[in-house]
Amino acid sequence: MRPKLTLKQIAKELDVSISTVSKALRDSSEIGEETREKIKAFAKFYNYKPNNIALSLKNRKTKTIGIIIPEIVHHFFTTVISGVEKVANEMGYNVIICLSDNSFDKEVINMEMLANGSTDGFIMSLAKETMQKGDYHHLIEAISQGMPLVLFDRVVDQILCDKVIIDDVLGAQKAVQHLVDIGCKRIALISTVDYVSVGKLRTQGYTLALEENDLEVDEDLILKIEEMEESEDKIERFLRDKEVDGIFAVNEHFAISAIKYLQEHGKRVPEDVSVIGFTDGELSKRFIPSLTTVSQHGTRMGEEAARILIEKLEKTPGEDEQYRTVIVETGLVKRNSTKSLK
Amino acid sequence: MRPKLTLKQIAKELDVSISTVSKALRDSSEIGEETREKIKAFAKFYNYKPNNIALSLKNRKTKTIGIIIPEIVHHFFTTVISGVEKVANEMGYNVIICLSDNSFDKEVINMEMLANGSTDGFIMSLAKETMQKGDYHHLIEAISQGMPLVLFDRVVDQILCDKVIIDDVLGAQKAVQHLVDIGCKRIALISTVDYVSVGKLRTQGYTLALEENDLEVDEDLILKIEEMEESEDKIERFLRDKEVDGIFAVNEHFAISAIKYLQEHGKRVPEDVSVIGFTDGELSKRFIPSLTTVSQHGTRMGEEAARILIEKLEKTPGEDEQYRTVIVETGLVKRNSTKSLK
DNA sequence: TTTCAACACGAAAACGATTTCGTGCCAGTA
DNA sequence: TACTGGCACGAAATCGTTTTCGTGTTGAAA
Repeated sequence: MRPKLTLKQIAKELDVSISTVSKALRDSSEIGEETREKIKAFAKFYNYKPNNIALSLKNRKTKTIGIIIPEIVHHFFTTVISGVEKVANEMGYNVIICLSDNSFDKEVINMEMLANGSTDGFIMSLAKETMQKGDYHHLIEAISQGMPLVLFDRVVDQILCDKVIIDDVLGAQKAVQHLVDIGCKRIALISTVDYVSVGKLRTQGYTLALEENDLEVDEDLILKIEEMEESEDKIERFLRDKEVDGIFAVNEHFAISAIKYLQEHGKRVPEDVSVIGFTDGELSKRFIPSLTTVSQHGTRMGEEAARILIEKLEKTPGEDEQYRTVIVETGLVKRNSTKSLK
Repeated sequence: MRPKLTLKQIAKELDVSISTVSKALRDSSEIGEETREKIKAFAKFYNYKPNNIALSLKNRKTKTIGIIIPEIVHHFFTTVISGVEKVANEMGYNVIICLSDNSFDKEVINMEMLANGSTDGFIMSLAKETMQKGDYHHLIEAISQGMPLVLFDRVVDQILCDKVIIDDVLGAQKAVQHLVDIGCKRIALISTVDYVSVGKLRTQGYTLALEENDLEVDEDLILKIEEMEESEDKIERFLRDKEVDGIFAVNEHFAISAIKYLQEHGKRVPEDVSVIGFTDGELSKRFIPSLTTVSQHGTRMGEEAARILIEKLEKTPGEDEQYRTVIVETGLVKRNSTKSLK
């Protein structure tokens, strides 16, 4: 086992001082050409690379950014991560990922861990539990310590920081409008509970679209689901006695559960009922019928978030504390779970 | 903006030396009770937390482990990550993730970055390009520097290190055996090219199962796919003029493409053709018909890999250089894409 | 011959923590 | 009185860098 080479060892080996080695490697004109070349040749030969930890300590920056997300086994989040990774890498940053598991405590612990010098800034999407509690002291703490924070997707108004979101209201509205356009009259909504911001906003979009088309908003046609696990049951019970010709669901899973139930009970999709989901994942693409969805462009969100964060990190601090909220446009990907426009 | 508290500041504030503060916070008996309590109270009040970077430098360990995987937008890898995360967190480790994008160069760069002090060890699955080139100098380099390495899934015999794999041969064999058991006679294989180890091994399993049942191995019934993008085309062309009653595919996507083609051409699954995939993802579960698959237990692989790595990290180095290869059992999850046993 | 700049390099501080080794003081003992 | 031994604390080294500020040598100008 050959341990890593350090400046000190090079210095001893070549019988010069540590400072000389450091300067030579950084091409300082202070060092004579001969010595400089000798040192550089030696370092190259033995593949010297400066120790990141020492550099981080010295420079007080780690060149790594921390991502904290509720879960990773979720297509949307992985696309965001790959977006972040991409621009982070291009800019010479590393990415360190922590999962909150949708637990408030884990989110706090992870954040405190990373805040103690491990990262220069954060990109986060909040845990469900955090939003429910409304306790954001850890975010405030980090910001007040001068760590830039970019929230995405699951954001919260009370926190002043940069944000990358999609226009959930508009996305939902466009989806429901499309259902109206293809002739649906009784459109159901399958959403999550309101304290998850996206649930609330997408519900707003749904309502808005109906109102704009002078359709009545019937509370009976709205289902709010709390736990992923109970979703299939709830959706079955919900659809059992309803006559609907359109369904807007706030994610792929709800949409597919609905389709399954419908098909098992003699309804055809899209002939009898048109269904639209939210978030464009593998499932939507390959399900039969393939799903019409609102696409969230996770990769773009990740790229955007990383760009904003790094920009903040590289700017001299103090000046111009402006926070931006970037809205990434949603698209409606039309596939086979909706009738085509007449 | 209030910058982070350091030992030095506490020392100045309380008019004691830095060493005293450090010792007091670590409950050293060297420090008088009164002083100790005073310091601890102060630190607690201002929420002092030691700087990770400084600790890393001092202790020469970072308490973080690096994961390098080919891609993250892939259900199997995310389950592995969440497994690693879980046990890493329990043991007080952080996880830093890098993506190689299946590129050899990116893999090398990422690895060198992380090896310069950022992590204590690696958990990796090799990039396709790396396996193709057969160039593993970066792995050897890391190992020779004393960084433990655990390979999983896409591993390679030439490298001496711990490994976590599934028994691809057996998994495939069991799958094909099941097809035989339910009465299939002409079983096709849709696989990836051989230099990806899993492609080769699963092909072996396929062959083995056929031979054991005295069925002929017909090269005409074997398709090897190089690029994900061309898979649908290739599968369609492959199936066009074939009479098969069973298909074993080495991943979900190939399986589903096959089913799609069959259904569009008047065959029923599973009545006319039974299909089995490999890797149990969201898609398999929710596709209609839901897919019978060989489940890889990614979470368990991640947990296992993390456990092995951390064990290595916490053992005093030098002694007992034994490398293990853990084989995680596969399971056959029977769903609706295969006929049931008579 | 003296003086001074330029050159080439080294010493030391700093980043934030831990730890070893002193050291000053006081009480107790011979 | 002189010595010993705790006690409570501080100084300094250390981890691996970078960077500021010397400092000794040389050659040229005065």
